[in-house]
Amino acid sequence: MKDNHCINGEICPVNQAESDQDNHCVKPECTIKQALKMIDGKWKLPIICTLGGQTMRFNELKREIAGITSMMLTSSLKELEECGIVYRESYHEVPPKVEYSLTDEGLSLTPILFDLGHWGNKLNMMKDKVNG
Amino acid sequence: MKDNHCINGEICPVNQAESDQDNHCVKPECTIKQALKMIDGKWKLPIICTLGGQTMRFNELKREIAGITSMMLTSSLKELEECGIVYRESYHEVPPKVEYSLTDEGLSLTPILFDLGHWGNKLNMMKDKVNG
DNA sequence: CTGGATCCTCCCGGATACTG
DNA sequence: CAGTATCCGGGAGGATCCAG
Repeated sequence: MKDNHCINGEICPVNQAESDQDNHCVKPECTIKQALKMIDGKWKLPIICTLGGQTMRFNELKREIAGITSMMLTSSLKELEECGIVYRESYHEVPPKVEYSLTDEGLSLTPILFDLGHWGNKLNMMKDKVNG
Repeated sequence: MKDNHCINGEICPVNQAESDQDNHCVKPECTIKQALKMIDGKWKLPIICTLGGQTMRFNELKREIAGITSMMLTSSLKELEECGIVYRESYHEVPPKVEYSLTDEGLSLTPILFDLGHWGNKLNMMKDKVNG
């Protein structure tokens, strides 16, 4: 057991059985956490859901997502792009035109997220039933 | 369009089409966020994965989960219990004995989380391939 | 053994103003 | 139109000590 670079980017105590060939920890909790980190933050989910299958421009997204600032939209889009969820196409024109869309991998994430939402709803309905 | 109590517990601008019969916002991003909130925080995921199908005592969990403090274990377990993911059985003995396990709903969450982890791994392998 | 109470630190994200 | 730069407050969570 030694401290190692975990797949989720943090230091994680890991033994041989929990490591891959690069000595990265691959414990379920860490791979899941690493996936969750990609959609972490206040605005990633709204961005992903608003984009859906569409292609949208920066200000179009900003209008659709109530309350988001330019700065948060910029940084969130950049992080989503870096991890491969969002595709960014910049047309070098004046005035600037930049289009955003989900990558195939981003699209393949959405059914999993919907499962998660469905699971949460089911759990809540059970709680409501218990509480009357 | 008016501000309403969202299903995820926050105030959310919502129109009629996005509301249920109780005027709760049911936008996908909000139901998903509500589900994610249940497993939010640094320790919920380690707890869920460590528990798995087992029944474990407080200090047993504390030993298994490297780095967690009593306080974080207590509060995380309590939140997981309140939302119906964890079942808590307290035997009124001296010294105290408390056992924790996943509820059926908690167990039904794990395959979804594994899907999420698998999705993240796939995405990372694609990135590695691109970067060489 | 199973927690509770307090204090403290770090960083996410909001507000505002500015730019190619 | 599509961003950047800077400042700042609040809350999550760690450390430490205490309790039934």
